[in-house]
Amino acid sequence: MAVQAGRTRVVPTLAPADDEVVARVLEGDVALFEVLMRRHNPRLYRAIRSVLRDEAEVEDAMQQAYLQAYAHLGDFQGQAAFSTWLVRIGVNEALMRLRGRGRLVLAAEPPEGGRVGEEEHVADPSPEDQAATHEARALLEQAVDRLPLHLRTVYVLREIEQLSTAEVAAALELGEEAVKVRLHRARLALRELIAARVGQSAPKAFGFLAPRCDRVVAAVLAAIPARR
DNA sequence: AGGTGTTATCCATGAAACAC
DNA sequence: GTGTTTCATGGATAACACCT
Repeated sequence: MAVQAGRTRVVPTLAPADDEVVARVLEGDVALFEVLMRRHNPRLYRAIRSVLRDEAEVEDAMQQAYLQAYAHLGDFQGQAAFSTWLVRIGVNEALMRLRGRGRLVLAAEPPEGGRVGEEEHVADPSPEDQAATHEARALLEQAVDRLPLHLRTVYVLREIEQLSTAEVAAALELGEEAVKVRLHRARLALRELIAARVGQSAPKAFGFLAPRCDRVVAAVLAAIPARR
């Protein structure tokens, strides 16, 4: 993934594959872990955000997930994609936080303000399109927030994050059939709320922005030396 | 009874093989 | 090279079974 230019350090386009980066980190090139974090920040954010709806807690969970991933990097077998492995850690971390606070049965209300993400500047062709896109995204995000946890997680990973059925199944430790059914039921539920505009706005929902990216990366990098 | 997962079936799509 | 047929794969959906 390319990174928002300007405010975020740019990871080279022809960056090494995840497996290679992991190997080099394990060989002692700890700084390269930043490459992995910046590469997978948006996906991890969306995965955790699908479970936790408090933005501050999402960042905490992301940092904890990265630290766990770093600590157990040697356990990564390379059988699944690194991103799948990371998402599984993140989702488990998020679910653990929910269980730890007795909040596994979620309330239906959206988070404060009902708006996800932060101010974002996407160059749309026209003000009309921009307004329509913004409205559709807000509608979608609010609707997704109202889905039950198990449906929301599958929907975010599959539809928004564009993971394959197999990857979602692996990340959530489910059967592929269960993923398909949950996705189908999530769509049915969403259809009642938002109808036609969902499809066009899904890929842009829950944008992971540069300031948050920098914040998470900095916190994790600061914590890693302290653990050695 | 309602929620959830499993199974079976159908459909769409893409790749490979083949004939022309 | 092009068009077609066949096959494999993945996704969507309905029906059913199981569990609480």
